[in-house]
Amino acid sequence: MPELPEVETTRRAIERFCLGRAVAGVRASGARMRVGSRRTSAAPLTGAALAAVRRRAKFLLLDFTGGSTLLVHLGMTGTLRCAAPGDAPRTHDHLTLRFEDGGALVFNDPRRFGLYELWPTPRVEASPHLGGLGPEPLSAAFTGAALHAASRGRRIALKPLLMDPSVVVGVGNIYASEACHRARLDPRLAAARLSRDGADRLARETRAVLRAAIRAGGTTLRDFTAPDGARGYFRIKLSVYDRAGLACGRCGGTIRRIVQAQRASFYCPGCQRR
DNA sequence: CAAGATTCCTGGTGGC
DNA sequence: TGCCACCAGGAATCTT
Repeated sequence: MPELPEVETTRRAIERFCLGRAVAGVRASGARMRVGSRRTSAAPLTGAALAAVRRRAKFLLLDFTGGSTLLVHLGMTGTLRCAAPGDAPRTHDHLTLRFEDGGALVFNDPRRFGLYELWPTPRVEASPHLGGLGPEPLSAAFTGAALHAASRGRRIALKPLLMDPSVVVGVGNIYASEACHRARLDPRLAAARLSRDGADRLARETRAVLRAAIRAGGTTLRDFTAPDGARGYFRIKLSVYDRAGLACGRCGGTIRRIVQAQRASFYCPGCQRR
């Protein structure tokens, strides 16, 4: 499920519920995670306390006292949950950081497209995973001008461009479709033909939809630690994603599903222009 | 170098 | 109900 808003929601929940807590024990499934990830042991975290929870793109950086950082990516199906004392383990739990009171921070990922790696804190930024990333969409560096510049000379279509992490990070398949719709831009538009005005709108609407989703995610922080382990992040009301055949809320046109770069895209032919 | 295709996995869904 | 094909929110690694 995780795109940037879900990762940010997770970051805030961990910060709220786990910050300052000391790790009493570590348990790993030993399963191989994402191709290209290093298999590392989190055992050295035993005795360390969670000192900070940072996010870069869709990565979470959990800084511990003692100088280690746990780098986590949720992939397509990963979750980090704050388990209460006595909560039963679940299938596909891959890393469990048990706290002294019996509670735990647990990384679970059925498809194993996610990863976790332990790094010395000063060197985690130099991880191959974090190199070559573009600006954060909610930072001042992500502007219409920057997006316009990044689109020059590109033969790729607009929507896959928005999902290119060297252009801007954190925009996944759902919010890429939503941002194009909000900006009234056809996802098939050749990036090189994006106007400066279109780039301004697209940058603005990308920020807006991500912010709205983070706000919505924030309302589910309570669920994050519910005793029944309620999961499933709040889903903001989507305008086009997964709405093929339904009416566009803006113009009444019929929303279409197409495939771009092997990924589903949704758009309204009535109000999104090339 | 850019861009498209394939690949890593499990689980949910819909058709028969 | 069971079986099976197909699809899924990511990103590394190939091929073209």
